[in-house]
Amino acid sequence: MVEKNEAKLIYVCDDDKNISELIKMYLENDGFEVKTFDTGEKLLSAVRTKLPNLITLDIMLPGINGFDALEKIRDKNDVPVILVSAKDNEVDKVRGFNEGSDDYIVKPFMPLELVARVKNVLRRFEKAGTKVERKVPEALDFSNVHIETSTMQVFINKKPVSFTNIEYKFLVYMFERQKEAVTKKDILADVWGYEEDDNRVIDDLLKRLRKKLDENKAKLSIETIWGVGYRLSDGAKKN
Amino acid sequence: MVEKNEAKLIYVCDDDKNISELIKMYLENDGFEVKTFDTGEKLLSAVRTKLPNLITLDIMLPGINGFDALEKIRDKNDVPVILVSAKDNEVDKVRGFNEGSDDYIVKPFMPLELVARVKNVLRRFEKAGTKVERKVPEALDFSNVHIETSTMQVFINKKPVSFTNIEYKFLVYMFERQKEAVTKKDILADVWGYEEDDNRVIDDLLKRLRKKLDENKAKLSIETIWGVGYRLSDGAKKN
DNA sequence: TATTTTTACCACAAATCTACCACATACATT
DNA sequence: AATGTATGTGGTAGATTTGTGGTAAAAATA
Repeated sequence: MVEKNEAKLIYVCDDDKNISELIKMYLENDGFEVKTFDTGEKLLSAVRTKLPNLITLDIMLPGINGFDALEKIRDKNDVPVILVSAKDNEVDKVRGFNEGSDDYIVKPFMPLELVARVKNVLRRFEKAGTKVERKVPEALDFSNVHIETSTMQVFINKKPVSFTNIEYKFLVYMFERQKEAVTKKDILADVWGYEEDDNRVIDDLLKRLRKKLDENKAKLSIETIWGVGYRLSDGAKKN
Repeated sequence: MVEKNEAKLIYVCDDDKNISELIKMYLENDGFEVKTFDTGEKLLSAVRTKLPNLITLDIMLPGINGFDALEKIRDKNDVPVILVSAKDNEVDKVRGFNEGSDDYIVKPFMPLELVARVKNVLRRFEKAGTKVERKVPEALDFSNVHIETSTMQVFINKKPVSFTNIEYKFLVYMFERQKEAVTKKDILADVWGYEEDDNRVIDDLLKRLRKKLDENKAKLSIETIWGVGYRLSDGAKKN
């Protein structure tokens, strides 16, 4: 079930321009649309802007390395990635697969081998029904606030409002629990990963979060349960 | 008796992406809708957002393990779970622990065997008339006072009334014992954690609690059993 | 690398809770 | 009724918890 109207988009990331151009040539010859990047940063930036159908990623890169780039990509997206490494090193292989790469190829390789692997991975993805899309297409709702977990977007009164990473994480955490009472200790453990609870980071976050919810006329409030924790509640903040 | 309108949703949790994708493929081939997760945390998050018809859960997972995840899931939901274990010797643990899981399967297994077990468990669930649903939050009732333990909220005549930590704790303690007589010593030990009983804190608490119940027209009173302790009682406080 | 954004930390203020004291009242026993 | 003990209650001080503005550190981004 290959789409014929639109060419599949592939991002190729390698600091060696000769290599990336070579790969590009071969892939384009097979009908793919290809964009090349010489650093992980540029790749990440492009991924944020538009998600490709597949990425080939060199491990040795100036600046952010391939593993870290892979992790960041996989953190938020479900897109097949083929790692490219300079050495045939078992450690790298194991690590690469654990981090979630879908295939692995060692330099020097024949361009046609890479093309074959690209096609193979794409086929596997299609067969498994894994569409290239943002993860977990579910939504969370509470009052007039709507969270699209697939795109990590929060809407208040249908209007998108931007939240920072932790703000978002905390909000999702509370939304998943709706009106439940949640202890500060649990929040620290689950949202921050802290074990000790001699910490004021939650108060700090809440300060910012409440302000933002307020400014955007969210009809909900994060109630304080004195000495315990917090709970989502209907209705705007009381004054 | 397969529903044709809507595919049954199955969550597959395994840290090995190859395995979860394999399972996914086979299950989808049988008409199920499948979502995969590589950590227990992600699974739990998804379960909170949307409850599936069945879950297959690997025991060995990074972060929270399968047993703990199972416990958390079962704590609040009625949903069939099939455990997957890597080693045969873990099966003993499964058996010992069993109560929670509806079935288990040992790796390596044939995909079709898992599919068969999935269908079997689903059939059993349907036959037993058990619906996949969230467990109703626990509530305590006495006269016109209603306590939601999940949200830590107290309602008097359907209206939320706020209680402090100890007030709440004490109220729950009494509600759990309904009209039983409870000694001061027990209260001190169970609510405060004190061993000695040369203490007037209870009287102090009761002063505040009775006032609050009174002000909010609760049709119950905390009767004093002279020289012994207290007991919940129907009807408003006598004057 | 430089710049911007995000997050954490600090210190002080405000809110809230809780225990204690003192005295009043109720109860049981004699 | 008198007495001693237990309980009720108002007031209050101290402790704890939370809110908040300012700022530094860290992280993300350009």
